[in-house]
Amino acid sequence: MSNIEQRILDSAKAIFVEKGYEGTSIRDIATEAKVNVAMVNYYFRSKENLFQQIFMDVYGTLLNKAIEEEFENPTLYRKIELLVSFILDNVAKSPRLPLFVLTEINRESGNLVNDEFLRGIQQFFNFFEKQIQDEINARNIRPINPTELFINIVSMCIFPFLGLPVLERVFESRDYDVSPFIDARKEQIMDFVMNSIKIS
Amino acid sequence: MSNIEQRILDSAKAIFVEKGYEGTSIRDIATEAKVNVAMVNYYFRSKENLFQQIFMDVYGTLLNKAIEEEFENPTLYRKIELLVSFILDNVAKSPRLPLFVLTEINRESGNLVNDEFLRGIQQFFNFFEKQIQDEINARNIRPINPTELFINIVSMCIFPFLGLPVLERVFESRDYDVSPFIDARKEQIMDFVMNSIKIS
DNA sequence: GTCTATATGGAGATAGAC
DNA sequence: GTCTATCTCCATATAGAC
Repeated sequence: MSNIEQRILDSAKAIFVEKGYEGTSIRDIATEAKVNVAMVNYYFRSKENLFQQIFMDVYGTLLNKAIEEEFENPTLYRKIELLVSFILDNVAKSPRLPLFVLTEINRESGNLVNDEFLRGIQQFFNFFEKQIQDEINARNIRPINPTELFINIVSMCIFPFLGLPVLERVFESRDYDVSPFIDARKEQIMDFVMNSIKIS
Repeated sequence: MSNIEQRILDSAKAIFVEKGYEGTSIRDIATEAKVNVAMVNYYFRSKENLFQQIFMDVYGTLLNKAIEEEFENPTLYRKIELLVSFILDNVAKSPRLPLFVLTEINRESGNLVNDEFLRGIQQFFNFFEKQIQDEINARNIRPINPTELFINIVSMCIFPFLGLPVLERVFESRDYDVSPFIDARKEQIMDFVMNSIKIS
């Protein structure tokens, strides 16, 4: 891949993620990549096409990372901890990604959510579900719908980052600092979840 | 307020919430309101100004509803249930609102998150925090950081709606239907939360 | 492959008649 | 207040020279 092509991809990714599809112009992308506007269309035919490539790349990368994780670990605690860490680590690295993905998934052109992406999540969830069901059968945790548990965990990991601008300003006048909140978030979620699912 | 002015406001609100600021044109708004483009600028001076009015209205309304709620109720369970119901009911009524608000709050023009809005949330949270602290002191629930609890509850209520297009397609091939999920969500969250905070 | 120049369309906004 | 017509700008995209 040529130097220019790569520079365009890098710039496009940064700006699309930052401003969304509508908020981004190929002029901004070209300027940021230090190339000329015609180059963007030469390599990628159209803005829409360029965006598709970026989007597939963004969640294709996430998905591959998720599948490569090793979840065949001994304890239930460790399994859940791996899930929580995986999400939190990736979101902390690119806090704007969740909002970007959610926004683009909600743009009507439904073909964006491609089958490969969905199969990845399904595969991931099927494995998680089996682990949870085993723990319930072994009476290590209370009976709980694995789907709900999965959704609860994902919600608590991702949502605080979406609302960060609000959280920062709501709690800034209090004894509350945001960066330690993020650092401590993993422990807090583990604590909350394990307390909820244990047999009492 | 004139008929035309009101029609513009209604159309603008629907389209802005649906497509976001960048994705909306005043031509679309005018067409939807069955008025001509010049009328939009005559009544609202600019697209930006119209948007500001819509945005303030949207969350001003939410805020007023929240403050009017009666949270001085007897049991802890009922207090939390009121919070959960309030969020879920409002989100179910306008599922696109959370993504809209989050997107616009993250658009750099930070002045959108106005002080009135923040004070409202703070006031709401301060009250919630005090209730939780009292319950902890009375040893009715285990010690837990009220801020974390608040964030956890809000996350579990709102996030599933943001990810609904993904959830629908991830679970459609399974024994899982989305509308009962939403209906049952309140119970599930209550269950999850109460199990987590009770003294074991 | 890379550039300049330009075609084409759509956006926000306004002038000016009625 | 309401309309038509139009200004100006900026977007995507491409033609064509080198």
